[in-house]
Amino acid sequence: MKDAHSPACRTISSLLQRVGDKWTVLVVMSLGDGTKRFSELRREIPSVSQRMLTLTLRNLERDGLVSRTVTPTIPPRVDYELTEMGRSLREPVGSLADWALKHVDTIDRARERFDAEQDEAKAA
Amino acid sequence: MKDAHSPACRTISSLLQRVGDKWTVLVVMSLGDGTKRFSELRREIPSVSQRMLTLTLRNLERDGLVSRTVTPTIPPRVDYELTEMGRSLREPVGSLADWALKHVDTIDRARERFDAEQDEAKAA
DNA sequence: CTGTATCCCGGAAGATACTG
DNA sequence: CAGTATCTTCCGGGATACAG
Repeated sequence: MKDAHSPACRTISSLLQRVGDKWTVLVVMSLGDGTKRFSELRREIPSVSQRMLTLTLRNLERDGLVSRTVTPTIPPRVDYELTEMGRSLREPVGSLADWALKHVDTIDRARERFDAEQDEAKAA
Repeated sequence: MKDAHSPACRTISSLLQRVGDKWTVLVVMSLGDGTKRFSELRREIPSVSQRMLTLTLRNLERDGLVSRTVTPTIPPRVDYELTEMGRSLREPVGSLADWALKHVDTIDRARERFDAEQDEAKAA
């Protein structure tokens, strides 16, 4: 990873932007347990709007990370499930999650310290 | 990670949004090699604007991931370096990078296939 | 129940010019 | 060289209403 603007780094960066969007990780984690219906996902992630849940799932489906199964009953039923590739994503995301949990306190303190320094600099 | 809207998941999600922003990973990777000056970073990441590089570095500094050293000569010289915590971030990011490189082709094909299906659905 | 279609707003980020 | 300031543009995402 010597070359920060190499195709490889761009690839990684664009993937991180996808995974790092507002809802993707929450949906992937929620689907980690197994198949879920649309309405179940909404219940488990109360803060997501209908629109954004749909868009997030569509993008995941487009990338081959989630499969979508429609049962054309009335009312209709749609089940979402991680694909094999989707499940494999949980491992590296888990590594990052572990890192986050381990360092979140340190980061919070660093931020407070930085902001405090900014304030006293402004006061001067 | 049963509960998708638990504080832990929110923490992870917010970290991913930070790491997943447009420039952070490129800067962290570029600093992986060692200390770099502002102008060196600009050269290595040609697509970043001066403004966004400054903002990205400030955020990383605020989080305690990057240290900033000013040498008040004329012209001034500023060196950036990953902190210990910043270096530790490279490992989980590397895992995600490996995943990305391994699956990028599959994802690209999945997208093409999905988009093609969308088109033919629209044609009907 | 599972979407799609619109409208709208705030923040992210580019371009440009200026400063110590 | 290493920023800051300002203006503007663009897009993610929320709210709402409607549809199959």
